Amino acid sequence: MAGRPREFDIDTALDRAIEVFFKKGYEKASLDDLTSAMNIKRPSLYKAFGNKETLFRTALETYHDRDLNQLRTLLSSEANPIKGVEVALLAIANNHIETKLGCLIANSGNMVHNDEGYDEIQEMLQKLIQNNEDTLYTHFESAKEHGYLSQDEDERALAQYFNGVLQGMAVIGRINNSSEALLNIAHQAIRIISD
Amino acid sequence: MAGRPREFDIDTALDRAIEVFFKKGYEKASLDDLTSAMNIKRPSLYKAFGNKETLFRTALETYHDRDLNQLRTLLSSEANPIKGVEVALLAIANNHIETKLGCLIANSGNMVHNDEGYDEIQEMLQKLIQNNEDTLYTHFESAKEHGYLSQDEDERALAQYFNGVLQGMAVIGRINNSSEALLNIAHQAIRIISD
DNA sequence: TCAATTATGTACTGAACAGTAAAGTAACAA
DNA sequence: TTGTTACTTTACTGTTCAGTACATAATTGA
Repeated sequence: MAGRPREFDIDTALDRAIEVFFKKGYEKASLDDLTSAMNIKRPSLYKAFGNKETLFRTALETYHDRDLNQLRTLLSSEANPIKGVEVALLAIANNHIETKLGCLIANSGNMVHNDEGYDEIQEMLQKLIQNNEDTLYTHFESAKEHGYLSQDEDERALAQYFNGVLQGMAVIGRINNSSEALLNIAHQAIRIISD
Repeated sequence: MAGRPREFDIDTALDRAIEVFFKKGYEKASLDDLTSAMNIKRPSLYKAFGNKETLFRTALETYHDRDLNQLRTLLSSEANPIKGVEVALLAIANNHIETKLGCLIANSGNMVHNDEGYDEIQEMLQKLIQNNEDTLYTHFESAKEHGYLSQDEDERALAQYFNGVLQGMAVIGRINNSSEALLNIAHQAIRIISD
């Protein structure tokens, strides 16, 4: 027997929560900040999302899913997978220029090694970073198979490198948002696989 | 007229504060955490450092001074300035592998755009990142002058790129501390200026 | 020895916080 | 229409936090 239905859309509420966590970070995002942005009251939030930490984990995962899908789409947007990397880096640079918020995962890095009960968040952050790397790895593996990448290249090293570059762009995009710097990072980074 | 002398060493106390801020971040570092690590009581901290925010700014500045000095030393540790960049990146990678803490500045990126009265910290973080870039710029400028770098290279773009790579290594060093990844980032990153 | 000054230790304050209890209310099924 | 379920509202709880008042201790200068 179904009771009273939820009066708010859980996905749009989650989107608002992501925004708040993005701007303020986990600690500084108070429940008043969250509930007012989500347009719901406190007990509704607890019913729907558990508590602040599980809400944050849900937000992290949703954010990351979108981010990873965007990355995959960009990487494979060109027939030439090397050109795809360039397209992806430039698009992500421009995205940072627009939002000025960096990356929710990179922003949350200070929650790692915190011995304050953030164990699950820590594991999740590590997993999400690894997913990014693995997506890049798969891309370079395929590029090599199809002859777009020299057999001398180490696709794992390339994946780790570009993953690092992406995190670096996120930090610059947040702290010192300079379109010149972000675009230069993207342009220089791809030189190692451009001829 | 001098009163009762301070019973603790202000520099070692500041070092302990840096450690706490590094591990926990600004928000999560409580005054109890700080005072117990610094081995002083609350009023002594306020007398010596003002308040939590000014203590953090002092910690940030001290950390950054050391960091920048280390970078300059590493960059100029070889006769060949290009080799110096390689030495610096590898040393910093190994440092991340040891500490697993990332970079205090990159870790504090989520305090930017926070509209919660972090204006001075925000400005400081931007300035410190810019100092890093300028140090790299000066290095590449000198390298070009001395014929170690092609005239076609844009030393500002190179500085911004390596600055980004350094921030990326800090994020990876904190969240997903993998020596393989960190060393691969360093090795791949310098390829653009290695022959 | 005493006054002036500065540090220290204890204990407190008010505010902000995450989470919840309790009562009211709206929508569903029978 | 009735019983049931589940959402909403309000107000509260206990805790943690940054910062401070006050008394005390240690130094210097006169």
